[in-house]
Amino acid sequence: MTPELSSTAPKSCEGCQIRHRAVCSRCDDAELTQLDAIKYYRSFEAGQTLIWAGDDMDFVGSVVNGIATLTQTMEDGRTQMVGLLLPSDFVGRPGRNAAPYDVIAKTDVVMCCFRKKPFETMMVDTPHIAQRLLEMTLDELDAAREWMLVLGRKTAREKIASLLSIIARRNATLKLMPLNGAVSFELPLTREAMADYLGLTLETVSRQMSALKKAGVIQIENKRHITVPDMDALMEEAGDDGDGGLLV
Amino acid sequence: MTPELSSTAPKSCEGCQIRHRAVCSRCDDAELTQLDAIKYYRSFEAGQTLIWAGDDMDFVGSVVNGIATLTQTMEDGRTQMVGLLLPSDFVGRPGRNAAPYDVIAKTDVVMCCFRKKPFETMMVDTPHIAQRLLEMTLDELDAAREWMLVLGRKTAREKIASLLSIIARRNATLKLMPLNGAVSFELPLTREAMADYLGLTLETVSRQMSALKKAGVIQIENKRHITVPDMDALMEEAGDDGDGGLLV
DNA sequence: ATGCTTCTTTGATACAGATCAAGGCGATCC
DNA sequence: GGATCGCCTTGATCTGTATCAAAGAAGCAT
Repeated sequence: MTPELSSTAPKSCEGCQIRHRAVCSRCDDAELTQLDAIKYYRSFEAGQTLIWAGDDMDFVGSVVNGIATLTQTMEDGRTQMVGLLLPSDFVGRPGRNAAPYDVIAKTDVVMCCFRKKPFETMMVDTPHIAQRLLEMTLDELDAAREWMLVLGRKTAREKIASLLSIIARRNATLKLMPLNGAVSFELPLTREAMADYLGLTLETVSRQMSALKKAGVIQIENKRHITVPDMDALMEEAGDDGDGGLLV
Repeated sequence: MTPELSSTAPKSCEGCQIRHRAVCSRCDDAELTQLDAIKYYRSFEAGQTLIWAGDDMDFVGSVVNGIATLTQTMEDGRTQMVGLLLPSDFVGRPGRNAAPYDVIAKTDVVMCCFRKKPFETMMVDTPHIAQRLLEMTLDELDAAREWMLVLGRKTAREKIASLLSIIARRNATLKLMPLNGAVSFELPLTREAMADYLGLTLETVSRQMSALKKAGVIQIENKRHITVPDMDALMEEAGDDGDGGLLV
């Protein structure tokens, strides 16, 4: 159950450069070499909690493979997902110690980590890394705030449509696919995880998925494989026609 | 209706140094002088929209006096407040152009602004400003994510209690007052604005305020003046016993 | 096969909060 | 004084989602 550590790239990591570039899109070769020197890989099993809220985090890094979530929990067990980590997403809070919420692997996860102390040292020497981090954090803030609108004001049906269109969009971006025409993807979340993200119950999620299917907005094969014949129709259902591209 | 500009500190601005320090807590005198050179004041009337979503923002700054809100709106008019700006709070997105949501003055507001271009130049020359901004942004992100839990999982009563305890806490911090014993403050928001923040209707807000009053958790004088005899009891109602201090 | 377990769907019912509606209170203006 | 306006409260009713309950479908171990 303890995470496996290795200093070699997992075979599934296609081009770890991409991870480095996620941390700093303007690094030169020397800086990338520096990053290489302090990086290592970690694997986690599905269901494992990578980091507990309040724990000290001694690394920052990015997801190479798999899905993890940021989750907040109340004493009585109610939980709310506050972030979704897909491959290439960054985790970590340079300059901070304790993690503010649980990070949980929803599938098997491989992370590319950088030890925090040397990473912070590098940040001081390399101002554009700090600027890149500020940019990323602003993006996350935008995404969180857009999600507040979803949680506070949208109906169950709109919430589902919003989540599906985010995942579809992310998926297309990762695979460099266009978003016109039919889009098809594997849902990385259970109905329960979707409910945790949307502030709903899993039954309501299931019902609304069925409703969207009956309405012809989506097709569902094998519970988890989703096809969206028309992204515009889905975004119409989500209530955010047009723009809506901020969400992570 | 157009904002009033002036280059002199409004008489209500007690010690603008504090605003500069909010932007950078480690600035030396030379840097503060630099900040002084690019700063100006702006006043807005209650109800005025300081910045429209999508507009270019040519400044960053902080609130000196009054209350403003960050608000998102859907096409059909549903709105969700995604942030609350109290005196000393920072507004702006160095490195970004368009504002992501409306900023609306809820009372008359005075802001201390810095022109964006020179501010960004200064950021490049002065790395610890970028670091300070990263810290502030991380704080905002934490607050936004904690608010997601409120919006997604808390009951109406818990939402109200959460909001009141944030405002009480912020108020006490600004006035350097202790949080034990009875706490008393002026509510800066109408019932409708509270509803927008909490994802409720104004009627529900009113009812739950009455309920908390009847339960003796709060006292209400003149609709807007709130006394909390026991902060612990209020936080108990909010569902976050203990910690819960992240929220802005 | 058979029986587990985990995930999902669907139905019946309950309830929190929304909606619709009316009236109260205080400020400001004439 | 009375009229008007913005804000707040309270009541009656409706509705979307939660809750409780049962059963289907797929995967996996035996």
